[in-house]
Amino acid sequence: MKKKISINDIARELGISITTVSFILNGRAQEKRISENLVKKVQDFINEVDYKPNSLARSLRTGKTNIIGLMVEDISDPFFSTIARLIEEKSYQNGYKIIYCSTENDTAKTRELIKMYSERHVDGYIIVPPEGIEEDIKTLTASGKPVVLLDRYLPGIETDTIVIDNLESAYHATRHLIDNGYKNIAFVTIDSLQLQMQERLSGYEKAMNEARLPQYVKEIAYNSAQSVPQITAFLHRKKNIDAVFFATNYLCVSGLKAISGMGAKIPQEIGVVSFDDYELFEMYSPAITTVAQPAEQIAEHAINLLLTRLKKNTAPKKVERIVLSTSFIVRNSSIR
Amino acid sequence: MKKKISINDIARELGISITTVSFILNGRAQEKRISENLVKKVQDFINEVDYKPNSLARSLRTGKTNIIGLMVEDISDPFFSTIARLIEEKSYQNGYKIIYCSTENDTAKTRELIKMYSERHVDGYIIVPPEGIEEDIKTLTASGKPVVLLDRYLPGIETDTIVIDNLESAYHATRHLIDNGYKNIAFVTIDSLQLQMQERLSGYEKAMNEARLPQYVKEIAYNSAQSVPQITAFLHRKKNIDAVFFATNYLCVSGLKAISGMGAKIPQEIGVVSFDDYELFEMYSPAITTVAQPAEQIAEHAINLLLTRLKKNTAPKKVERIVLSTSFIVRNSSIR
DNA sequence: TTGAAAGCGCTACCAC
DNA sequence: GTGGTAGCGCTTTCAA
Repeated sequence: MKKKISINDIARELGISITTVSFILNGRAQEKRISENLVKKVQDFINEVDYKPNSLARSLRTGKTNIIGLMVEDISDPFFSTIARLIEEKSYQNGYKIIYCSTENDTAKTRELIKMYSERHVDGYIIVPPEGIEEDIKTLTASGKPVVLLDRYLPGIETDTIVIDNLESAYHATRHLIDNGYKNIAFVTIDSLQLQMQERLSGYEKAMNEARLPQYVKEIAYNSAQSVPQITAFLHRKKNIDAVFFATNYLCVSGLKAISGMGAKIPQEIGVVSFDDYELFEMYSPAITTVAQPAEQIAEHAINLLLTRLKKNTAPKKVERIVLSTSFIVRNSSIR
Repeated sequence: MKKKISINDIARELGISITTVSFILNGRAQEKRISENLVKKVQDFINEVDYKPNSLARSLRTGKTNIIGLMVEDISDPFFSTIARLIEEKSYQNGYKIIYCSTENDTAKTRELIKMYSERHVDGYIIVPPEGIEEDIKTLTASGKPVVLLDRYLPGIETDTIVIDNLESAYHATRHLIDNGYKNIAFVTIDSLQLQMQERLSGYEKAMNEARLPQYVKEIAYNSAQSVPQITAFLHRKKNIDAVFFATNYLCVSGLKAISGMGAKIPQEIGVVSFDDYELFEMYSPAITTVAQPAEQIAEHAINLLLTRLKKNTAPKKVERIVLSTSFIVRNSSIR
């Protein structure tokens, strides 16, 4: 149980004041015109004893923790974990640490987590917001902490947001199925009022309307253990469906289980396209056509936006809303 | 930018001393025989203004943060993310928060992360240790912080450890292939001195020796972008191989890509078994036989052990070494 | 029963 | 150029 060394010990040991040590520690030696000699002596000593300033004390004093709180829907989802990884890397380079967690799209849990982050005094937030969290986000921004929202646009919230072009992407994917000769195309989504899901639906509807094709929309409860049987039942009921467009990757995974359980052949008997790419989709037989989100760009924009706000704590001038495009990856599940 | 309320404000507002408030806050009202009246008054006020003690100040004073640092190999790996989820849940119930990160099996990165956690004053650690981290772990335990090691046994380190029975599990999996008529069974592993990998190899060797079958061991560099071509080349070179046992799930994923690229049929031309279960393996065609680790049990033991150490900071009496069994999930990839 | 005050380690203002 | 010191918000000892 070795005792931690403090700035006091250093000052005493070297026979100087803690003020001087503090200045040197914070790179203000030049500014304060401390002699090179002294600076070197202090630095050497610090290296020698491997002194690390106590971050708690520093944060208590400065009111800054250099920690960014990142909240995604599910950290084990490859899409979100990629984003987390990229954000983390960039943050480190700028002297910020990341602490992250999964909201599981649960409003109450998210509220808890925001409270916890706020108690831990994180300097800024990057959040993939679940439904119904608007007020909490407002409280946060009102308290002066910068917040960047990802993946979902929250109407009425004045804060930086990064989303993808959901309507256009869904329209494109649906068109692709239509162009490949599918006529009875279903859209399987979650029972959510989230705007991005609404937009994906609109994209589907737009394409189907334009082609004057019948629409089949099935909503599955989020996080339902019953999603496989629900999708199976749906496909059984609507026997004429010849293609399915899944609004999220986990819905598609359930859908593939359902389709496989029914013994239907992809893509001959049923075409499949999914939102969000995934290693599984690449390796599945047949490989699944997907709408891939630009994870790198999303992460890049998110952290840049937040760091900008963090640096200059000026008034948050103009709120940014960035809309990114997706890429459409055609594989075998949608071509016949 | 609303101002944070402090214990001072409360004391002043209520015309009492901060000591009293502090006692009530920490549930020591009874012990200190503070009148019920006063307690109620303070509590009501606290609720009313939604006061939260400043955790930084508290930690600075007490030297405890109520944070546990969790370091796994890769948080986006389903095995590790399951464990993380379970540990997190249990910690919360006991008043501890988790911060987690991925080591990517990189010793230098892990060292950095340990340093960072230590600077953040986490109270305890749960670590999946990469190779070469022994000294850092020793420093950690020497500093009096409890450490629980997962997944890998580190020789010479006196701290609680939770592992699975790698040798027995690998032996069992290899036997299964032999029993199903495979004769030229390869073992594909990573070029690591990690004990658990050595044990998996030993299990394979033991089974092959017993059956007097030839051994084919291929080591792939960890994190190699070249793993698919390497496995392809290996299988091309040893044309008589009729089954492969992969030592980790990501090696198996690369292996499946290689096998599929070669146009070999599983399980007729080549049998496949993998360590670590994975949704992809369940959905692959054919479904892949796997050795599944008991994630729940691992998480349960880890957090229990750590919490025990954390509660009673008595001398760490006897070090615990827990060895858990795996379950073997037979699917179509290994039966012909 | 309650309160005063020291001190956790650090930063930053002000003085010399 | 360098040092003294107040104070961030809290816990805890000791005194009343």
